[in-house]
Amino acid sequence: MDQVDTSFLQTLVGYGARRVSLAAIASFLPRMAAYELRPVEFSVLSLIHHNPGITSRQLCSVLNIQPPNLVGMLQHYEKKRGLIERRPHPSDGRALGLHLTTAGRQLARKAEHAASQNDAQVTARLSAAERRTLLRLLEKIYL
Amino acid sequence: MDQVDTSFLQTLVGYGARRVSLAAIASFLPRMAAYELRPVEFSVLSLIHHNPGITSRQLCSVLNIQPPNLVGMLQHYEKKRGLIERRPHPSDGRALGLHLTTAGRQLARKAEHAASQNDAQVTARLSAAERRTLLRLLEKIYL
DNA sequence: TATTGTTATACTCTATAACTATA
DNA sequence: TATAGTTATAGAGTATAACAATA
Repeated sequence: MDQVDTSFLQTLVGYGARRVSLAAIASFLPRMAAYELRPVEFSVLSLIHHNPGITSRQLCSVLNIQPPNLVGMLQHYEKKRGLIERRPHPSDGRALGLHLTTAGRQLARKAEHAASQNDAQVTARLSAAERRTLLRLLEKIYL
Repeated sequence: MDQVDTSFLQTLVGYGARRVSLAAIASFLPRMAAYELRPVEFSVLSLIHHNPGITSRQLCSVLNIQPPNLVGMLQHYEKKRGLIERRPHPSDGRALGLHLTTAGRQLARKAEHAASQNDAQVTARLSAAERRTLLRLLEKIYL
């Protein structure tokens, strides 16, 4: 037994998506270490970047994460790294609107560029047309 | 702010693959709870099913998991659930060949059927041709 | 000297329960 | 009463270091 038969698992989209996700994360981690951003942290920063004033509840809803797991991250970004500001929400006194500072915007831009480069590297075996098709088919499932 | 702009993240295959993977796992868990199999456990059982005599080292290599994380799982399958047997490896005295028992084979067959049904449900919005294309493009990345 | 399987352990990620302030 | 944000905590899941037996 030297060759392993994985043909059944290969018939499952869930298996393929998981393998690709793990491969993407494996190359994402060292590349984004320079920005001290892990996958979920990057997603949060990018969403605040493109949605100034977004609330933590909205972030949780969009990214399917639990509110308690966001608290420490946001506090760290605000107090230790000076990347975000939390301002009172204009219409809801309970909520806080999230905004990037100038430093946060600069980091978000660089990090998004690096993330795009990483994704291009992960999908290097695909043609441009194949990559577009893959993005579209994945969205059709999760969106 | 009621609509959240996720257009940047949607340009990343890594993001899409992660979202699809999480969606697949979310429906996998309750469905496979009847068989007491979580995703990695199912992959291990299915690989032993289709590769009788496979070693734990090979499983780790194929599934990208660490040996220590397999030990408890295999012991549980052997001693508590009677799903697998470990026999001396024919040519390597250090290794053990993994085999399914009759009960293990029956469970593997049922679990694989359920996993296929789950995957069909997760990809229900895709046509048969789209699903084949998606499987092929994912393999092109991770294989 | 390298590898298989194992033990013990630590770290990361994610989930649940309960609280406060406001709606 | 319901929701936003928070705290404390528990549980998965995964990773590292070191060991005995065999190659």
